[in-house]
Amino acid sequence: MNLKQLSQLLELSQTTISRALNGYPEVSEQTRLKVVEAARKHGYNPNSNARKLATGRAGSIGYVLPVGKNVDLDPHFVEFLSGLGEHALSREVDLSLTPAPFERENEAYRRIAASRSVDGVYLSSMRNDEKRIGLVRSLKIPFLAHGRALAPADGYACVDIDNEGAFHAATQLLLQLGHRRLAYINGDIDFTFAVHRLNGVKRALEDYGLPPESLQHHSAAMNEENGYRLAMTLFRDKDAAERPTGLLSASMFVTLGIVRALDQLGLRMPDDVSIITHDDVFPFLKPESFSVPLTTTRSSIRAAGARICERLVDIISGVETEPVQEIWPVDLIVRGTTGPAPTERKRVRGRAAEGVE
Amino acid sequence: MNLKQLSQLLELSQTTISRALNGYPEVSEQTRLKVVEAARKHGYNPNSNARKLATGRAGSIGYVLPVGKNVDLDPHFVEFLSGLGEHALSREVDLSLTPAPFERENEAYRRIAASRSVDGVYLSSMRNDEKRIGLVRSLKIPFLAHGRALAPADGYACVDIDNEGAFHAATQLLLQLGHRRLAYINGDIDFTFAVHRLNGVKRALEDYGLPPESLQHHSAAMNEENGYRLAMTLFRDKDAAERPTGLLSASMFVTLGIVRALDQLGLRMPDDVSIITHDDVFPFLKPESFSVPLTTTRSSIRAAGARICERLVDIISGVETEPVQEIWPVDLIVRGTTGPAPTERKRVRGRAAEGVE
DNA sequence: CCGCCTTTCCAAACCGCTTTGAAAGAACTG
DNA sequence: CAGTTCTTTCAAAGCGGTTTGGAAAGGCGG
Repeated sequence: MNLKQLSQLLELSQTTISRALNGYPEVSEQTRLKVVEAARKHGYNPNSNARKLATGRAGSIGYVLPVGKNVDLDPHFVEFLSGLGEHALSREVDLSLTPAPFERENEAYRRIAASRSVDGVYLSSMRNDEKRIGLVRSLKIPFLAHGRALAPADGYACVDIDNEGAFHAATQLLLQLGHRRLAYINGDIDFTFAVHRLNGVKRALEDYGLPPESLQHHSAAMNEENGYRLAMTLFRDKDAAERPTGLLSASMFVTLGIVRALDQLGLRMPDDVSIITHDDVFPFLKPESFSVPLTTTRSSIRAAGARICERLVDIISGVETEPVQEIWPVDLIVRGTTGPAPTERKRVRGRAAEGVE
Repeated sequence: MNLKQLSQLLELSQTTISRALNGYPEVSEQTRLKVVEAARKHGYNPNSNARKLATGRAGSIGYVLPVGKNVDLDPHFVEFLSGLGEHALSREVDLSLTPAPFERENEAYRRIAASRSVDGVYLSSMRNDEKRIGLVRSLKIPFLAHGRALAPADGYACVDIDNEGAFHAATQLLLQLGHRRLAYINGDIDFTFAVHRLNGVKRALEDYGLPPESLQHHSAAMNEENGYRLAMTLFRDKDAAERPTGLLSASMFVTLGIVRALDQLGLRMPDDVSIITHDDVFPFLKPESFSVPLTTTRSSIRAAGARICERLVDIISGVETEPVQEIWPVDLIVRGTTGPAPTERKRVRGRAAEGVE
């Protein structure tokens, strides 16, 4: 059933039907009712491709999905997607995923732009050497970034969390609790969020007048394995006087590994080590779901997804004109994995005190 | 740059250009080269909406994404998607996600069908009261199911793993190791995979002539919390003679919770409890990433995603005509969490032997 | 040189919708 | 009652491709 058939059936022009269904005012309430009723009854739905062609609007937002043998979509993405989808629903837009290997990303964006298959795109997992912003801008695709590039915000729209602030606060807490030897198991430092977080940690150390050596920093993909491996290198065969007492973790998956390592080494939280983890709020793995409930910096990645969809739709429809940089504050939630640093006495017993202080 | 402009530029008709670019034979190799070159140079890409309208093909496969306040996309989905995307790339198809609340799913499929926005859909998370198969079939949308409905396969195409066989083998292993009191923390029993798995477990018990009471069965969404909670009800305040010694787990997330509970209760794997977990192969959480490496039934959900994309494309293009039901075998991989059942002596010490045997 | 067959290209129809510009009729104005 | 304005409807022109049914040009045998 298409428009033409329906129009013949009702003995009305296609114009009138189209207008009646799309809520234009130039049609009497009486005919509108008749049309709507008939459309429902005969199961008429406009062909989306024809409509897209005619209006120039695609009614969907796009994302270039990085794929490849060694690119893993991580669980963060699905949470994000979940939020995005939730909002997309209310605005009646679809999501279009264009798979592309990382090295041919540009090509994918070009194709998207040229083929006009989506109205706008969102960019995520911003990298330090981010080139996508310039690209999509030159392609004139409306876009919204999840996260920020490193360079000072030169007027593109984004939603990000205050990664620096979050890790500054977390580090500050550890320092206030007396910890002086810290470690941070960070995510892949190629991504800006990891850089921002590291900056926050460093700034807190500076605030306290501590030298850079008081921090051991490791950067790797955020998963259990790396958490375990790096925690092992940090704590194994180290005595109490030299190993870190305060530990920051970039993700709960990393912390799963950290906890396993600490268990194995017989180290306890928070007596031997205090830990603060960033929590993106997964429904399937919660900070309370650990042997000791995790102290976390918390920010729902799902909420970010919903918000990004909302704003992207606004940007596309022209409601949002000025590119705003929206930075969300992050909560610091103290649970069980943080406590006062082990006392000096304990430490001295292990080896002559040589810690920085 | 559109077709018309390009045709004027080259002083050729739109027909010729279109044919040259789409590889039709009725155009000389010489002109084809000229056209292709010019198209590349001027960055011409056919407008995808116009092409879709003209050909009737959408060039994308669809999925109705369940969303809503209490519907969580789980990490299984993203792994699946990752595999799908990987293959979609090689076939140059996009993925279109249509968000819809569970209770209005039907409407979403109808809209997809009427608007012809995708060439086919895949269905996943098959439920016991599955009505989508009938629906999409009546809507004449080509489809492929990930998983099976309960009813005997009445000729629809699907890819599934041998859930029953997997859990039959797992249960059998536990029984061979001498375990006689078993428990299974299953996924939501509304889904067919959970039913199939339970069937496998029961069949193994029957093979051994054990009564149904030898199995404690719990069903809940597969996450850490439920794993912890249900393990607690299974093991807390139970003495060695009554608690289960063999445990089956539906997912590694559940097992995270189980392990936490066991740790807390001072029970050890495999000395006090043997565990077999189903592993969907997540890159971010591996069976080796547990204090004791998990014995698992393994099947890559990502590989299933790739295969489903492959077959769905074939179905759409008419290469695959007969609906085949493709059932993958599942590996049983023995690692550290399985061992002989605790000896009778130990158990008797706790309480008068009343176990079924 | 002519008719016939290929090869190569084209004009025009078509996909199914939106939107413009105009027209018919009703309602109002003076 | 003629003139003006509003309301309601329509025919036709897009949107940007693909595809059909020829037609012109070139090659060939007779």
